[in-house]
Amino acid sequence: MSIKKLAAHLGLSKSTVSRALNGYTDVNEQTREKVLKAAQDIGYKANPTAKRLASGKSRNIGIILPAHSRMFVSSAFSKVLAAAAEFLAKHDYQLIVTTIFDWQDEQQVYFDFITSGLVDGVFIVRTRHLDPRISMLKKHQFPYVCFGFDTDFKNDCFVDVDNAQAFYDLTQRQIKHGHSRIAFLDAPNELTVSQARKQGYLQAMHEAHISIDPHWLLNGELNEHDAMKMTQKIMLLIHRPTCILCADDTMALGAIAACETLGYQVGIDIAVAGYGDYEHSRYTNPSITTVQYDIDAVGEGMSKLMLNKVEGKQFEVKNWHEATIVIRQSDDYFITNET
Amino acid sequence: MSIKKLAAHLGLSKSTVSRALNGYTDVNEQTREKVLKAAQDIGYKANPTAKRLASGKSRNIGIILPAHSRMFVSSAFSKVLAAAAEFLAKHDYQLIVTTIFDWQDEQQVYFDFITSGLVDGVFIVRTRHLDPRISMLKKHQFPYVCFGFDTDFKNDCFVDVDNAQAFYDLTQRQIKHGHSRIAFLDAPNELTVSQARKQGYLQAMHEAHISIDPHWLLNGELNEHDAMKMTQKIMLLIHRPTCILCADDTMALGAIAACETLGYQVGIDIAVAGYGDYEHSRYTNPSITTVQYDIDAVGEGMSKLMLNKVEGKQFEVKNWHEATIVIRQSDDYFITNET
DNA sequence: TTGTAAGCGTTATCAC
DNA sequence: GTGATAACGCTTACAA
Repeated sequence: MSIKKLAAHLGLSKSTVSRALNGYTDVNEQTREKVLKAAQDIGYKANPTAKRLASGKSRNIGIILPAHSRMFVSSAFSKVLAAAAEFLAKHDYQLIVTTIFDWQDEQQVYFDFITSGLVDGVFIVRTRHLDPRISMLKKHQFPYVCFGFDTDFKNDCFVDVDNAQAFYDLTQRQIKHGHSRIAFLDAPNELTVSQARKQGYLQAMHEAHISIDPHWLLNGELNEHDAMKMTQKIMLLIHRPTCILCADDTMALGAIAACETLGYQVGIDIAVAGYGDYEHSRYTNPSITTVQYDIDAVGEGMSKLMLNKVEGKQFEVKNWHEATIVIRQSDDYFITNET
Repeated sequence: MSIKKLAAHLGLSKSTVSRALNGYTDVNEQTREKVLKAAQDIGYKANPTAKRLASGKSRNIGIILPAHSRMFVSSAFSKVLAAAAEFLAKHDYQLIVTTIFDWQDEQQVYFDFITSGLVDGVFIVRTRHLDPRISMLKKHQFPYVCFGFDTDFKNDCFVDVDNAQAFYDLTQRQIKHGHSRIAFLDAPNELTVSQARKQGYLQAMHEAHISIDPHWLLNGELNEHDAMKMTQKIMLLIHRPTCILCADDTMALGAIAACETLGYQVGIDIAVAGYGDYEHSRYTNPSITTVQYDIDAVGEGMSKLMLNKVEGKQFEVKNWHEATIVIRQSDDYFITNET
């Protein structure tokens, strides 16, 4: 009864009040001022649910995170999300995070989400090759923006870090420092980032004419535990690596722990590097050589693309963000050894 | 037009269809089955926005997280949240996470949130003493549940870990191992958890008749950087501590890094302990002695209390959760030294 | 057991 | 410029 009450209070009709409040031009300026003032005084606030039902717009952007994956807790990713949310907030949009569990059907959850009217668009993370979520979104013509490129993407729907380049650089760095037995603990194969990272690694190895022992190329979840298991495996090989590249810094932490358990001194007996420049990486012992990128720019980019879609804005956005290596102690020895 | 369409399709009225769909008893079972089947076939899905407007209920529970604090990324806390969300999901409620930024007015953001109709209740975290958010929630009689106790709380509105006990135990442990110069890096004073933790620490010290150097009691944000700064400060004192207790494991990580930078060997020259059993704590070198609690139980407890409030459920919930010490290497020496 | 009709608080399309 | 009035898609008395 709220706008009605306000209208009654002012001796105006609901429609006039609505128009005044929503900045339409066909309203007498004095009327508008009166309405605005009264709304202020009376503490009137439009009911978003009603607005949503009437207008079909929610001014919410959603994201669905797997509750039990580390995505929900990865500090780097949370920062991306915070940056995205901040940009949205400045344009009077809200980011809504919701969760999905292992026991739920992904397609169903996404479908329910986009048909709920709760959000005007969704962010997709952990992009997979030929991602079924994206097929569905496309089919229903629902606005989406991905963090993570796939081969058939247009520039208006994704931002990504140049993972291939990052791991090309990282691998090349290790090769330069004398390594040839370089292992790579990659993320799950289904993720597009995994493909990109592996490709960068392979290319650098190939260009240096170093053959790769397939035992050194493993996939696992982005967490310490999986990395530990994988590291134990490869470090017990007779022909074991002298360097381990990890798909992110949590894996690096696990790899380092595994190496130390086995009696290796990381940074001296073996080099380890990660990706993402997670918060812990500069504080651990040894601190972790990693790859960083402009987190805020990525987050903002996602939101800009989203607003381009849902509001017809024309923000320019950079799809690809370069990554740069941050040198720390976990592969320190090989630097010092150099010259 | 959807329920209308479905009704027309079935030759029934909207109300009957609605009742059938929503499990009311005054519906012929055969009719209900027909409706359910038709809904399935036709792919009918009720529009949540319309439902919300009509019923005044959203089946959403909200939480507002400070986007730039570590709360958003603390792995332990995210797990609590995931557990809470999972329990809610099983009762057909959704958890909605949204963000607040430094430049926003907290009262306003909370007010907008609870009056938006988006959520039926809110979770409050980082509870502060005499928290203004809670005053407002109370005033508007909006359902809330806190993670973190304050002195005037009733049992129906909070769950908490027994922080006082945890830090009493932790401090006592260090005293038993011969420490008397025990520093405590606490979280910001305004948080109720900080008070509780400090109280436990003080009590243990007091009971052991150990006087406390006020320089050893510092407050800072729950992150590595603040902890590092504080640690540097206290370790440069002439009368410096032999043990540092930290309000959480990120602080412990920072404290350890600072000690090592200053040339101390953590676990041998100095003991460090944290709180929360964060993911990294078992993988760092040295691994971190910490305090753990039943994360899932806490999360579930929050959701149970919430459903008691918004749905009139009668779940029994345990308000206080005990914490237990997890012994690792960061204060290892003093254990071995014992017997 | 089912149908009718009045909301829920807005926006939007008309006339005026 | 302003005001009726009909949507939006559903719930819920109340009547039948």
